[in-house]
Amino acid sequence: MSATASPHTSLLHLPHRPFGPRRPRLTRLRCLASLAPASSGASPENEDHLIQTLCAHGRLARAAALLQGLPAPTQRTYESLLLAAARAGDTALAAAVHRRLEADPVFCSDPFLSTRLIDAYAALSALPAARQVFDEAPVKNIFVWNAMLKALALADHGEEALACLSDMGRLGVPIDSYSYAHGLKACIAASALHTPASARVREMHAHAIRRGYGLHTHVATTLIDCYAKLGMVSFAEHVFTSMPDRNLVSWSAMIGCYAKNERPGDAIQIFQEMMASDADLVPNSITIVSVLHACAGVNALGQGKVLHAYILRRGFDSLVSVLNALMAMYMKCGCLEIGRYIFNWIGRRRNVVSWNSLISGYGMHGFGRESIQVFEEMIEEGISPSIITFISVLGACSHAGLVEQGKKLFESMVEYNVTPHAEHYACMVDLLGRAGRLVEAVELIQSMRIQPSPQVWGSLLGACRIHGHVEYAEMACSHLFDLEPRNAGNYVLLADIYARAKLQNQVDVLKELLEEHALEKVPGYSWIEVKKKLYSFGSVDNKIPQLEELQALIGEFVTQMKNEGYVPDTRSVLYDIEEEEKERILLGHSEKLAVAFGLINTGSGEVIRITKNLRLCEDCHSVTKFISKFTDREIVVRDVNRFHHFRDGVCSCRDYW
DNA sequence: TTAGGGTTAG
Repeated sequence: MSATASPHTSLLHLPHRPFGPRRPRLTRLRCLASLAPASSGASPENEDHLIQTLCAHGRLARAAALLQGLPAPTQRTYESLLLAAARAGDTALAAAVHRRLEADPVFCSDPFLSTRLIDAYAALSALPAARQVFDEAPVKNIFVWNAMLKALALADHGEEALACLSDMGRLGVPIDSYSYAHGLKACIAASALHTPASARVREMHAHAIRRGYGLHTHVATTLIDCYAKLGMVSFAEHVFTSMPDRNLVSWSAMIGCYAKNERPGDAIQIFQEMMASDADLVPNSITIVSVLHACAGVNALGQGKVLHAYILRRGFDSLVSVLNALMAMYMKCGCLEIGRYIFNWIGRRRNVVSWNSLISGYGMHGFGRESIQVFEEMIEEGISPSIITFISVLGACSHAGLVEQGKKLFESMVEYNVTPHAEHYACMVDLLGRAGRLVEAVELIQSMRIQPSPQVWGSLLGACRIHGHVEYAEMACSHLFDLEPRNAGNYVLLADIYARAKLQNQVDVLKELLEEHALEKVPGYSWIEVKKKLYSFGSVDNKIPQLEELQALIGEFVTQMKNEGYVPDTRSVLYDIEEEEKERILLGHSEKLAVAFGLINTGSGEVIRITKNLRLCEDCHSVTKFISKFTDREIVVRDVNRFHHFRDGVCSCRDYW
């Protein structure tokens, strides 16, 4: 574990500034209350005003009682009550106002109040009631239609929302930018096998272009978000670059698009472009959270620290969401202790996300017992664990090989009213499988009441690779090839298992399958950040800086290691080639190049931090252990699953990963 | 009157 960066000390001293709407002063309420007690013959104007003030203070029972006696409530009074009911989650009050409205000759057909009623019912998750208001509304203007559309789209009733939109078209209701924005969300929510969401979004995009809304700021921003969610990054980029007016939200959506789609480097770059393009574009907390997420994604600690300073300067450290993201960034960049420090600093404001971050932080660094301890502290504090809490703590047990503790936690889930999802089973199969308890892992899969997800079978396959179990690997693949036929990784893993079992014929069959279906293995990449600049290394990349120098250095280490009895572990090289050639391929693995680059370009006391997009291979693991001892350098490698802290020839994972 | 972007896992 390491913590070379020291957090800004003013983190401790900045005052906590609560955010949120200001409430009216209570003295005004008391004043009004004394003016117009419910029992006296106060004027209706005053009572109207009093109800509104009571609503603003959340005193809904009294406001509702007053409404009963009021002969002619104003539009504003109805609105206040509906907004307050939605805010307080009081469905009964919304229904009471609804009944009163129906009997009101002045407002019973007011479209403004129909809109508010639909909004309120939607916020209260009372969709049938919202639908009823809509169906019975005598006057349906564009606001009423859009409110219904929004209610359906946000409640994930995609098909119904799209039907609503086509009704609008059929009845000649003009479709505006709001309709498009909600309609696009509905496309994502509407999942149908025969019509994929991507086709629907593209169709609605084309429709918006035809009606002149394609470049409207809000519509285009929603388009970026939709394409981001569908993984269609180039479509999002196209919309973004064609927009005539981009505001902070448009930029943030594009940053989020890259961050969500595993292109954190681009997310950071576009954030920097935004900062350079217009002084009026001032990032807000949402922008910051997205960029922190991206920094965490590429292990860009230097960039993350720049953001940390920015957060302190602008007072964003009063927001728990920002601090949670900051803490996660530090832990994902290898600085577990700073993460813990920020968690402590959040103090009593911490929420379930803060706890989950810390639990998974310990887990990914291999500190299973600490992770469980944090989980127990969380329970003691009365926080209800979520689905993610259990994924985090079970994952931690898996990384540390804590089988019995993991089983106990898994069984305890029902006590906390958390139903095991496929993800939890995947963690358990991983935990049992890694520990070599493959039979138990298979029995667990067979006992599942829900359909095993690809992750569940993938965990089993991974375990089979570690323990060389061909039969179960074939079983896992018979499901995986069905569930995700285009995932080359599964074919490669099985080929690897066959190769280790010396079943070269089977390896060749799989390679042919890969070629036949034009499936490509995800190439291995490693990153390193030196002086706040990211350098990436691919094993098939010719544009690597200082390549010859790096190769020479790695060669020297390997020669030295061979003198001490090291034999290169060429099992990860699947090609049927000479052993010598396999060794040459191993020398070019991206993580070795990145480590060598770090050795040459950083100061002698500095920790070398590498990120790898795949699992660390056995040979690189051995070589890195040796380099850490030989050069007396601490090397932290984050692979796709976890952290490896190399120091003095030993890895923190104790060769269990 | 309405709207657009974010936090924790594997």
